[in-house]
Amino acid sequence: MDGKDMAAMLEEAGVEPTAVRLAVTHVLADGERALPAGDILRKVRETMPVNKVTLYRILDLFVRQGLASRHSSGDRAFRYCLGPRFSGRAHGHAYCLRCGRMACLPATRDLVDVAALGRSLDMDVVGVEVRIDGVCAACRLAAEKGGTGGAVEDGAVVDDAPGKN
Amino acid sequence: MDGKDMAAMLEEAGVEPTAVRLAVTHVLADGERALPAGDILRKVRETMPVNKVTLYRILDLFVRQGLASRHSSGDRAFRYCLGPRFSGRAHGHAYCLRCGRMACLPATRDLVDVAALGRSLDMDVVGVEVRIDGVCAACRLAAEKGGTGGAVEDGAVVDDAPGKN
DNA sequence: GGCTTGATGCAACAGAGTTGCATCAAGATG
DNA sequence: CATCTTGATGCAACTCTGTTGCATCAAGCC
Repeated sequence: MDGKDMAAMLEEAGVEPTAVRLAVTHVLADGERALPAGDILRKVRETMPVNKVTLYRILDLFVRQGLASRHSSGDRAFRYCLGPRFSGRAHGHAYCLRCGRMACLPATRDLVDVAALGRSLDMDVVGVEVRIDGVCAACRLAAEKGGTGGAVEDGAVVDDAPGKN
Repeated sequence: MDGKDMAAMLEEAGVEPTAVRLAVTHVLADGERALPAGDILRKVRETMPVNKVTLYRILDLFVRQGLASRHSSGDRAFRYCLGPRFSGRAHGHAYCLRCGRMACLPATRDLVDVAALGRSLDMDVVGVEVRIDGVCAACRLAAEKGGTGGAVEDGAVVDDAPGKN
């Protein structure tokens, strides 16, 4: 999907395709991982200055409009990835307890019988969150080679003012 | 399960059965819901004064020892319920987006094919988190009767010092 | 020009959970 | 008994993620 498609996609979702929003969309579309706001912020800032509040507002907007989906992990930060409007179907995630990376899995439907759930619960089901917790291959290898820290490599805290945003 | 059983259970798990820990266990065993630390704190304090740090430490300990399990929800607070050591099997949860209540469901095994997951992912699977998000029956009824707030009734912020803890 | 509207920035705040250090009680040891 | 250690708890201050309120700024409209 190129930039033009993305802009069209945003407009179709009723979202004005500003520069920052397009940059966020690019970051989200970049990998098959769900990213925490901090990572997204850092990546967008490689392109342009952005304020963290702006990012949070964009992410909220995207989630509301179905452009992104928000997922909880074992730690305290939500992860965001492209939502139903792009990916077509809801999907689960694999969360690595060591490095915190969260990979997107095939559609949830393969894992959970949502229809049966809706029937069995006295509840209006809006969504299903499926997360596999464990240790990813990279972290397992790192641990076997004697390291103790897992395969983390990102780091750096999400704070304000990377210059003047 | 009475108090004596609980004390024995804690000791068996290698946890000294202090008064506070027993109180926490009672609260967790009380319903078939997963509770946020704030609710647990409030309930324990109906019995005895406790500091929130103590509670968090007890919850961490319980999770490490398999006495409790920790689950993420749509909001930012983790929920805790009795863990594998008590309930025997991992289970999913139904989370109400309006009132924030999180009901425990039957065992996860009924919903997700964990074995297949372990095979298909290049990952050491430690656990599976399944959460159904939606609107519970109580909140649906409350909304139909014209209310807008859902069926919340708890409230009050989790802060320190309810007197001298 | 003057007005509104939506996107963004900035500062200050809020909630959940953590860390470091003090304290206190129960045993173990001399 | 005096002392020492150990584990559980309390308190204050902190971290991190995310929010809120208000200012600003550009684009479009009258």
